Amino acid sequence: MADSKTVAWADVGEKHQSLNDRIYKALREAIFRGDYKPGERLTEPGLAKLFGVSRNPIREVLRKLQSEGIVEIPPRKSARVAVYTVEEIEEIIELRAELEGLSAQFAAGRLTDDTIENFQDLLDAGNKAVEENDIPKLSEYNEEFHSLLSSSGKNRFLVDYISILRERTLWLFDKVKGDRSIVSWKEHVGVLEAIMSSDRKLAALLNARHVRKIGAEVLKVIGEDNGAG
Amino acid sequence: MADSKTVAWADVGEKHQSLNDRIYKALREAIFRGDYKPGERLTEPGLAKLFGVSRNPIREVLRKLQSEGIVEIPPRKSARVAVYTVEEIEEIIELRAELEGLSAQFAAGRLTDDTIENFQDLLDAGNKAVEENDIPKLSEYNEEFHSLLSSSGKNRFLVDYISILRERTLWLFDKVKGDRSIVSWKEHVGVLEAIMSSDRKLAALLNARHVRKIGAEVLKVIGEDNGAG
DNA sequence: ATACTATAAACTGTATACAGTATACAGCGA
DNA sequence: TCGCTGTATACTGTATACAGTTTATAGTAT
Repeated sequence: MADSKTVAWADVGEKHQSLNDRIYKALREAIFRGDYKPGERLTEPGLAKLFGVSRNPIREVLRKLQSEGIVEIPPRKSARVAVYTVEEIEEIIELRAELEGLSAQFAAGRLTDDTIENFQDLLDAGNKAVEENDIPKLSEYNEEFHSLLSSSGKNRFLVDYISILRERTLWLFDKVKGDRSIVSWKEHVGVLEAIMSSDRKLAALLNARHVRKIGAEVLKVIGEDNGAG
Repeated sequence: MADSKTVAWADVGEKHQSLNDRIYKALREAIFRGDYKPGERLTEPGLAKLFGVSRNPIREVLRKLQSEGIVEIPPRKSARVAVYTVEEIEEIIELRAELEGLSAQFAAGRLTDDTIENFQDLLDAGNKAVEENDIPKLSEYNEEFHSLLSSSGKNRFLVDYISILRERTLWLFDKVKGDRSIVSWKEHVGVLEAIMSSDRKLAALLNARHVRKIGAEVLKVIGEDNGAG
């Protein structure tokens, strides 16, 4: 029992979040939520005052966000929320599609009993949600599909990079996600079936195509936005 | 003339390197050179004294290196040169192979006159170096192959990530690079020919296989190192 | 010798300070 | 009205300071 306590408390220190961590999460969230628009200035004193801390933690957070492509920091100038051109968005989508395809390919080639069980559970739950037309739940399962798939590929560098690319485009993909939950789920089912029958190439193709499809819709919406504005 | 002057000087400011930049490059070089071994502590005051600056620029450099996977920074503890397990190295190599393959595939599908000319020049120069048995020059061309190929894929996110993965494994791949310059070049020629005949799939396969081959040799050397140590 | 403890030294996280650089704005001339 | 210039303000890059935590050292008990 003393032991279990020790274990339970062992990572209190590890898990302690520095100001840095908390500000990082809060600011990232705020940007994704749209509180700060692309191109908007993010000054260190401004954020420091907002969060009630000194400039140092803010600086580090901004640099971290820079390394993830979420903000841009020109030399000696204020950080800005990253601005993407349509071409860049196309490139991200193209790459995401290939990487997610790769991820499915890896997953199909590395099935373990655990993974299969997880996939099967997800399949059942998702299908049930479709029957019940429970869209919020389905959205959740759609999210889970991506993270489960990604981790089933058993390549942590691929996982890391996909998650960075996904975050970079979260605000974009959110634009169409809600509308196509059911369509997305059906595509996910196809990918899962390919994976579970160990068909690596098919899994790769289907998953890549799935991302490309959403991407195309995103680009369409962006085009309309620009046309309308 | 006044105009050309203006243009020439326009980016003096842009190019001015902060302490940050210079320390970043110097430290990264030092780590790659092996001045700091994997697992070695990198304390802020120590580096600050070494470079003759305060801790702030050092901190930022260390965080940047962390984001590239070159150092690890546990909370409230000193930064250390990143330590990779064999499994992680295998995963990096696996991913690099796929991404370099993807890069070749993109390049083969996006040939422009400029690109073709660059590739042809590189081919001629490299082949000449082989004839003359000029190994140093050939090594140079081998390097150029990778960067030229990467940029010909016309996806800057792929370029960025490949370059990060390459840097992460530079110290490893250097172990075998010298010995196989000529073999590497021959493999590069195969890839280039596939690209220039727009054979996307072949280009992808050959380039991925090329990286995997080097990777296998790297892993062999590592295995021997561990066995001998 | 080896493990444990107390203490000292070193280090990180955060705050504050200041010089030099960029930005915003008011006043001026066309 | 528009563009320029000068000046004030705000901001970044870097240095220094200090509290609290980690690491190294020396001493003690076994």
